[in-house]
Amino acid sequence: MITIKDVARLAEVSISTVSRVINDSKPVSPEVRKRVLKVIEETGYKPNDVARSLVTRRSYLIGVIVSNLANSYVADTVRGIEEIGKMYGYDILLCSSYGSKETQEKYLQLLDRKQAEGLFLVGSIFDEEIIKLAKSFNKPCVFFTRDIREEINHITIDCKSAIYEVTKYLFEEGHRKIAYFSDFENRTTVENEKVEGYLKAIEDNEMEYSKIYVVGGNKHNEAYDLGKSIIDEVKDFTACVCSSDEIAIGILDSFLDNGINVPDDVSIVGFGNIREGKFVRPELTTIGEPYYDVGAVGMRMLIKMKKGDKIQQGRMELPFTIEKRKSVKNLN
Amino acid sequence: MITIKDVARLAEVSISTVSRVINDSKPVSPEVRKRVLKVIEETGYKPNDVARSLVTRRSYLIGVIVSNLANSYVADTVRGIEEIGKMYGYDILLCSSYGSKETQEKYLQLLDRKQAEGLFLVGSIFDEEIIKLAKSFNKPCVFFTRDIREEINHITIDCKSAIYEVTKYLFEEGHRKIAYFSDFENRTTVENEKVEGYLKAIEDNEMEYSKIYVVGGNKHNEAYDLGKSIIDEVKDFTACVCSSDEIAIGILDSFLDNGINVPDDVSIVGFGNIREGKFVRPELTTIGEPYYDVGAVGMRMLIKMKKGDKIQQGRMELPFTIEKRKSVKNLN
DNA sequence: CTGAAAGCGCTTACAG
DNA sequence: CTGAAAGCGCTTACAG
Repeated sequence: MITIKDVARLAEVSISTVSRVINDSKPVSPEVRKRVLKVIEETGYKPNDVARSLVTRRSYLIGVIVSNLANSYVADTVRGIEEIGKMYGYDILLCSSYGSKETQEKYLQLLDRKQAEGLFLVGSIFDEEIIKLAKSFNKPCVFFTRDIREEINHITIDCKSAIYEVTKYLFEEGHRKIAYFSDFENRTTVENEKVEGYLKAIEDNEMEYSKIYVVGGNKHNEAYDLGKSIIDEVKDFTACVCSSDEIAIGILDSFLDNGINVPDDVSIVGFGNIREGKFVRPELTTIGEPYYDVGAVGMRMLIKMKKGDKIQQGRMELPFTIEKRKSVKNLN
Repeated sequence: MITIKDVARLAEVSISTVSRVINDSKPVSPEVRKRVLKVIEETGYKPNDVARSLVTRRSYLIGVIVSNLANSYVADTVRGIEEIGKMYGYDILLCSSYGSKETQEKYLQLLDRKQAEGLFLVGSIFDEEIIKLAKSFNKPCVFFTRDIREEINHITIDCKSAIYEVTKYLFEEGHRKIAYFSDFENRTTVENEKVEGYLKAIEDNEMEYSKIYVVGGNKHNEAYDLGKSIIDEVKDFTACVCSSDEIAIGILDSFLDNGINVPDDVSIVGFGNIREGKFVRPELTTIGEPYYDVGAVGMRMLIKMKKGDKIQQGRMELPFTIEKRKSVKNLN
């Protein structure tokens, strides 16, 4: 490997001078600069960022601990984080925890030793100990989670309003009997907000029917099973608001397989705008959360924290969208 | 920050000794070890991996340049890479290029400066210059690509056999007139192999009909447009083999929207087993490539290259699967 | 504008 | 078993 020493020797200058031309940090006379540049060109010298990191105490590394990259929302969030990070010279150290607390702890320690300058935690839920540990490193730390139990910086959408609005949208489309399908397994603080949004919309619009079905989890098949088991009750309502797209699609499939037509017999809306929703028939109407932007905004937030700027602490909300597609019927 | 020096001072030993107990690299007397461990415990000292990297010349960093993490196959490959990498103490530095050659080059240089110990390039196609550059760093380098133009290490499935087998499968289900839908935009070496596989299956099974439709690209809407434009010709064949799931789903949707029933009027098979294929109706029969395993095997290959072991150079093939779902009708 | 020197936080011969 | 010293490849006061 060719080092700064070699360049200095070949260009007949001191390593200080080489450093100065590389970094443009101090004035160097044109002739000397040219000589150094020539040697760099000829030798193909490239500075060793590890050595540089050691002395500057800047790693330009950002640790990102994700639950599972296979979820498209996670991948999109990471893309947003990386995109903005790269704009500021930061690189992404990726760690997949698959939800394991032990793994998260291990990676948190690892990232600290690797001198990561900031931390992202993305997943639906994190243990309080993990949150405490993450904060204990005294580096900027941003969360993307569905369960807010501590004073943490996190980016999200206003889930309560989102469910409220989509329920109201169904009302405007003529629906008066709307059921809500809640995620039991992940009974997060955000899930509670969603339920509140649903209930508030029912109340504000003076609808007389309200019913909350509880799904065993956020998986397609669990929703499918629930859907199948309540086929007889489908006549009671004309629309379903679902806590997630996964649930919505499970319900949709179970209805379809049992002779219930969507949206003619019953309308369905989801939450999350996962990619699969565009491929189910009928295409799923859903609430869109801009995951890429969420990641990007998170990174901007982290960079501000590094600079020590005053920033909006705690929750930061981004606008959601209602993706109107084919799974809702206008009853008017 | 607390350093090895602080620990040494507090434990009243030399930093060499502290280093030895941290790394278990040389014998240390029980009493001294205990004393050092106690100080480490009390101070919460954690070694600085950057400093360690500088002297050991090991970064334990693996650079992964991907096209776009939003493609589920990319995300799955990365998961496989990371999983095995972590088993051996390696971390993943993630870089998204979105197919830009300039970006890829920039990241390749970056990864070199960061002392990455190995490189993965995942994307459907790479420019020859990028391949050359990647190989020029003299570090282990593994590709996941659909276009093989150089002597490179890469992992894939046997695409020719895969298409051959799925076409034969259609034959066995009673189909005699099978069309192939090719991806024109990405006319890669692998696409050529696929066409060969199709043609060979036609020939080996003495089918008299063969036709290759060329799609303008690998996108859903381009396939949709093509599908719509050939509605009149659908009577000519009973099954479609598609170069990718994206194409298959586009064709499927265009048929469905134009009154052609799948699989009753015509059967469709895809390639790739993307997540969306399970959500279209009818569920898509397709060829499964084990992306996670592909990534994992790639990482094992890279680790072997590091060790200097003799390894199977060049192409390495993994078994594919035929995911038999609902988009194929048995004509027998 | 330039160079010699110190130092970033570690590991590792070397000597004892 | 232990410590003093050199060195990894850089940056940055400091002096000139």
